Amino acid sequence: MSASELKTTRSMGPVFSPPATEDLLNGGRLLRRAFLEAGACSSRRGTTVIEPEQTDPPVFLIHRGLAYSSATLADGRRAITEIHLPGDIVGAASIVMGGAHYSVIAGSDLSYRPLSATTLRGLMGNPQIAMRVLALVGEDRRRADRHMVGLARLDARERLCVFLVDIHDRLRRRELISRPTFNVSLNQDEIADHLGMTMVHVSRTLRRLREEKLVIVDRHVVIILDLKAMREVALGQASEAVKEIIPA
Amino acid sequence: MSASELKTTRSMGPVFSPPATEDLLNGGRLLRRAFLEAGACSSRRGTTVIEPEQTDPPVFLIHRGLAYSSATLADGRRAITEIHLPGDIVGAASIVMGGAHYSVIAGSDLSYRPLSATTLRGLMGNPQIAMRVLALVGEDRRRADRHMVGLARLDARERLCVFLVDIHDRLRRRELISRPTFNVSLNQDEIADHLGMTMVHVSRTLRRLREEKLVIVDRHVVIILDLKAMREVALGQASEAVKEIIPA
DNA sequence: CGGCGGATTGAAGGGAATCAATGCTTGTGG
DNA sequence: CCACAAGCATTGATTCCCTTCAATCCGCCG
Repeated sequence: MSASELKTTRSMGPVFSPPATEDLLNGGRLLRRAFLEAGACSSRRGTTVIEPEQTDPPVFLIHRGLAYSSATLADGRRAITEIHLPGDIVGAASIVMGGAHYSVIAGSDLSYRPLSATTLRGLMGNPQIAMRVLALVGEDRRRADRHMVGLARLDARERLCVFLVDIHDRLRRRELISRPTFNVSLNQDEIADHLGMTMVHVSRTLRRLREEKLVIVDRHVVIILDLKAMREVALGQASEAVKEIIPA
Repeated sequence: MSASELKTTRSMGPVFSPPATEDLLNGGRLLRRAFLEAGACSSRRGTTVIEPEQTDPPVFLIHRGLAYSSATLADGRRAITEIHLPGDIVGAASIVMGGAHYSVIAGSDLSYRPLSATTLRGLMGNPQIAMRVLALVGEDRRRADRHMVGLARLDARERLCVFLVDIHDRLRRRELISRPTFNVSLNQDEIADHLGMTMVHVSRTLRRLREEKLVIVDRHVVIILDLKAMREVALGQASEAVKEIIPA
C-alpha cells in the first residue's frame, strides 16, 4: 500500500506524525482520564466561561453544547476566532501563556469539565501527555490557518460553505451525527462575527444558498441538502495540500 | 506593586504563566543549544523551504532573513498566514502533526538551522523543553488570533498599521533594531496576500499613510515616522485585553 | 537600448456595509 | 387568551471600500 493510499484510508480525524501516533493515543487516553476525574460543570447560553483578564485559567473538555472564543475591540467590533464543539479541549495553550487573550463564551447551554492549569502543567511531566497537549494546540493552529485563508481570500458564499461543512465534518468525525443535519446554536450575528461579515449579509447569503438548494439554515438547525456541491464551493479551489486534511 | 504595574514593567516579550516561567526559560536555553549543534543552512529569496507535501519536516531556527508560511488555493489565490523573523522557530507544531499543510518560503535570502522532527520529538522527553515547545506553538497561536481579528474586522489602513507596528515590535523586542526603521523584504504582492487585500490597494493605502506622515515604505525599507499615531490606528480600538499583550 | 518585474495611478464595477423598515417567534404580563 | 415587548431574521435602498482592468512609470540588468 502506498503512502497516499494509507492516508486516504485513515480519513477519520486529524493525521498525526506516524512516529508520534502511539504516544499521542496513549497521551490522549491519560488526558481524558484526568478530565473525567474532575467534576462536571455547566453554563447557560451566553455566559462567559473564561474572561480575558483571568490569569492562569483552567482548561476545559466540552461535554455537551458549543462554545466560542472571541475578541472584542474597544469600539465594539468583535471577531469570533474559534468554535469549540463537544469533545474539544479548550484553552490548552493558556497553561504556558498565563492566560487567554480572548473570552470563551457558551454559545449554547454547555456542560464541560475543567482541569486547573496547575494540574495540567503537572501532567506535562509525562511525555505522552506533553505530546498530546502539543497536538491539541497544533490542531487548533491548523484550524486557525485554514480560517485565516478563508478570511483573507474567500468571499461570503465560500466562507459560509466552508464554515458549515467544517462543523458538519467535525461532528461527523466525532460520531455525534450520522446524517447531514445538525444544530448550530449560533445566531446570525455570531456567525457574522466568526466569518468577518455582517448579520445582514449572512442572512442574504444563506438565502442564496437555500435558493441554490445547497443548504437550509433555519433558526439553529442546519440541513445540508447537497454536501458534495458544498464541498466543491468550499474546497473547489483548495490546494491539494489542504484537501488532504479534510476527509471526503 | 500591583499586578497591572508588574505586567507593564516586564513589557519585553510575551508574558508567560508565572508558575511555568522558570521551566520555560530553562527549556528555551536547552532548545537553542540543540539548534546550535545543528549546522547552518541558507536559502535564497523565493526558495520554498518546506513543501506542504513533505512528511515529518524539520523545524527551523531562523538566523538571518525573513520567511513566511503560505497556502495557495487551486485557482491561484494565496494567503500568507504568518511572517517568520530572525529568532523565530518555525514549524514546531509539525512534529506531532506529521507535516505542514502550508509552504514555508524564504522572503529574503535566509540563513537558518534545521532540527529534525525526530530529534525534537526525542527532546520532548525533557519536560522543560516540552513546555517550551508548547509555548512556541502557543505564541504562534496568539499571533494567529490577532491576525484573524484583523482580517475579520479591520480595514485596509488599520491592517497595514498593525502589520508594520507588529514587525517593528518583534524586531525591537529581539533587539535587532534600535530605531523605528527596518527592512521588510516582502513585495507588495506578498504584503497583500498576508493582509487579505490586493497589491493595488496596498499601494494606495501606503501612499495614504505616507501622506498622513505616519510611515514611509519605499521598496523594502520601512521608516516609521509616527509610531505613536500608528499604534493608535492599530490598537486605538483594541480591547484592553489585547493591548496588554503589546508592549508600549 | 530594450525588456522586465514591481510599483503607481486612473477609471469603472462589484461585493459587502450601512441605514432603515418590516416581519416573525417567543416569552411575559395584564 | 390576547397584547405587547424583545430579540432575531429578512428585505430593500443606498453608499462605499476595495477589486478589477488597464495603462504608465520606474529602477535594474543583460
